[in-house]
Amino acid sequence: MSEQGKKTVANGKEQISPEEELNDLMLVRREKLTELRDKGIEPYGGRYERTYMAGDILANFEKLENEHVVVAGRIMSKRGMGKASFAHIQDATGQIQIYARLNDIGQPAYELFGKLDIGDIIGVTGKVFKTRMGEITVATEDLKLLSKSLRPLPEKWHGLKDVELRYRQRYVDLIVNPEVKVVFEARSKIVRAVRSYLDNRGFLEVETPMMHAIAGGAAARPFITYHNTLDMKLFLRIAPELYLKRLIVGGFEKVYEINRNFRNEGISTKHNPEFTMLELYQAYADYDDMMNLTEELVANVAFEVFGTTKIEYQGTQIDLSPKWTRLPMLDAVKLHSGIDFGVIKTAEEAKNAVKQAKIGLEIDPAESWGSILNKVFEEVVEPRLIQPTFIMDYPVEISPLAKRKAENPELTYRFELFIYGREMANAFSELNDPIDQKGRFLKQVEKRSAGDEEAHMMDEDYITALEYGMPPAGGLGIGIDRLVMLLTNSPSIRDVILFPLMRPRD
RNA sequence: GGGCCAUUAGCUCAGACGGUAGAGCACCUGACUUUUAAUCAGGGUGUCGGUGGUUCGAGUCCACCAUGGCUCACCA
Repeated sequence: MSEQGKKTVANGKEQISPEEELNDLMLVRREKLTELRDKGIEPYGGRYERTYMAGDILANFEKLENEHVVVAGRIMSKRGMGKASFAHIQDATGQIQIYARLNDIGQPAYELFGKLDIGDIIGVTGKVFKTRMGEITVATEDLKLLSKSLRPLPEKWHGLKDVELRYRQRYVDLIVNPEVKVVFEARSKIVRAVRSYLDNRGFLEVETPMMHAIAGGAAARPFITYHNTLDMKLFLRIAPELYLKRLIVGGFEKVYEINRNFRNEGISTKHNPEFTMLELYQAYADYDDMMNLTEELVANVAFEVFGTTKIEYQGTQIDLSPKWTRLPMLDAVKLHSGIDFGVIKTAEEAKNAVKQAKIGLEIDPAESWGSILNKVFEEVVEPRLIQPTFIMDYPVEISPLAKRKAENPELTYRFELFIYGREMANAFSELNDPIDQKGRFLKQVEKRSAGDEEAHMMDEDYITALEYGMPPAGGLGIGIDRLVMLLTNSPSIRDVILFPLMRPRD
């Protein structure tokens, strides 16, 4: 592609080595920069005191007509008409037109205005008026260049469409595609609403380590890093779960953390290697409480940020108003596949039943009853869960941190939330029996040594913590990026992450 | 990692059959004192993602590579 990012400027003078090429558009801007300096105009200004934002002037024209205002922003378009010119400048609130007339500002200022490029950042003092065509405009009285732009912006009409460039150069995307900003503003509001919901209910926000000696709390391949002076391998965390539960042991009864997790796995429209997770734990609660909390939290956030709990995602109406369907996994699988895992007791029977059901599913010979059940579920049920649905009671083999059901120890008090066929939340009544927990870890360790890189690691200190006694507790994890995707109608996780991971160029 | 698709000017995109690369915006020169996708007159600014190959001749055909998108696998 282009030679972007290769130019250097030192001591205000251009230092372009021979192999580096500036295209004509950029050369012209460098020349203008030199010209400005020669005239004694500093192209990179400092503090500039504004009196109004563009949006405020547009919203309060009646009050501000004929008033003097000071605005600042980036030039987004420019129309010269000889001895008068128009431009639009853009600040955080939007765009406003400015008007400059030779007679009003004099020869030197008008010449400067003429030299300005789209992309330059300027400050303007002037009087608010409405043009003949009815557009609210600032008639320039004084003009100051605040930052000279040396690169051309993308086209004013089509904006920047190349998705690769949009993600790599998000700053350009944000300048020229106003709808992108709206999504990230919404993301911020959503996260704020989540926090305020939890804060109002007595939850304490905490921060636990991102660098773990043992990557626990989830089944995933971790990123590995290294600490020099300790001479030790560290993992970027795949989940904060085990630390948060240590805090429950310690006597905090309601805690949460909203922060990044890192998983060394595939990248897709639903996966970024680093993603934001909400995890919360509540002592003396269980997974029923977590279901109530989840639906109330999500519905409240939607209402607070968007004023409604009925949303549209990619053309599908989704109703987030509580109560949501609660369906045991066994019932869901029976309903959609006809296979009744309630009467199937062994992996062997399960394999045969899957074969007979002809759902086109390949089952590995080594798979257990529980993982076969989960496979069938994912294949047959998951894609159909469009409206918010809690799927309850996951098999114990795939839920090593969840409490067993009293009436069926092969299942756990665990649920996952699905919306639009996607997993949005995962929660359970936490396993607080240290001996059972140790056994579960040992099973995971076996799987690990059998080559399963995603199996949990043994965490002795976590067992120790449980041995001190952890109150019964409910725990919940919600993928914030996916929640934001849903609420902002974004098709890709990259649309809700400002700087998604990309392979470096060159 | 597999499959499919894409990559042409700063941006958005055209380029049947292989014949020496185009448009709009942006930019440059000039005109224009309420324009607004301003207008009018002139100007094409390019390693056609890269490297090889086929061919008299490659943006176009072939191979490999790079980056990205979608999708499958894995996961949240």
